Amino acid sequence: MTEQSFADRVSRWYEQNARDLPWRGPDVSPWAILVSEVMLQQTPVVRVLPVWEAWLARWPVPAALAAESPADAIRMWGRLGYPRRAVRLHECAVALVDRHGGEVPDRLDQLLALPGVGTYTARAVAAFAFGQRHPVVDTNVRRVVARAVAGEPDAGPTTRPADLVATEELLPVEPAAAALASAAFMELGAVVCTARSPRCAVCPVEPVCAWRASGQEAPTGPTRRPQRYAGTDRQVRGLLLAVLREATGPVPRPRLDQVWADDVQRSRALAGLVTDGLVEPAGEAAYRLVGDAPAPAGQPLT
DNA sequence: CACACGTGGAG
DNA sequence: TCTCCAAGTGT
Repeated sequence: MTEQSFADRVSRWYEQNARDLPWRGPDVSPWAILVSEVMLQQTPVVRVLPVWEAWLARWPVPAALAAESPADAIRMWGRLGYPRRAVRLHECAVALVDRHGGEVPDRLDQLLALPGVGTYTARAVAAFAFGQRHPVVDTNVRRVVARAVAGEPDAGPTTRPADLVATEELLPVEPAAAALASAAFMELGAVVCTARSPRCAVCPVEPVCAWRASGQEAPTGPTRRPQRYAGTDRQVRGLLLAVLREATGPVPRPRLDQVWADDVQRSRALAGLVTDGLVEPAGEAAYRLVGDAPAPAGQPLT
């Protein structure tokens, strides 16, 4: 079993079984693909779908988003989670206008320099939008390679340079075929070689899987630290932002104070939102989403 | 390198 | 209920 035929097996399976996701269409712009990649960071496909559609309908090109305020981006982001991504995507649109004539660049180094675009996203855009040959390594790919190639139950907690090398060695030489293989690896990890209950019975590489061959030792519990949520600053930030998102402008401090009893923690969370560019002071005792409209003249804040 | 950073659905 | 986790990035 050569590396090449591994990619071939997965690619052929992908061509027959890939989900019909809108950002995979033939006429999807690099900008639309970039938006999808950012939204999909740590976020399930089903939740991204409607937001992606609405986002691209309103901002079909980077310049359209760049011309509006971060507040609009934060609202459009809805409840996707990690709303800093919305701010970064807005910053990214501004950068695209400023530095790249409003276009998404096709060079990896230029993509990496964009706000919110890291190792994964830069390579995903270079491969899926421009057909270049780069290893595209996300959590799905790392799991597939760890199991099928290395014979381990799971991948390590973070992406390391070695992961990129190992994945690159699996890619076909021809760029378009490599990009297809990358999409196929990700899809396999997403729907077949899943974290908890892998569906080995329908896996196209089951016959050559090193993990299966070695007895398929069970995954050794959670690789990551338990990610607590209740009672954290994260939860408080979420509550504060929900109020600001649904308001139409500045929100008086007293209304924000209602979302969480602990003064110290609430203040810390609000300060964090300001630091992160999501929220800004509006007047003496009010806050609003960054760039949001001021309070209507003569209208008391309530 | 560890940690912060949202949200909601499945098992 | 409660845990796990879903196409990561920035500090």
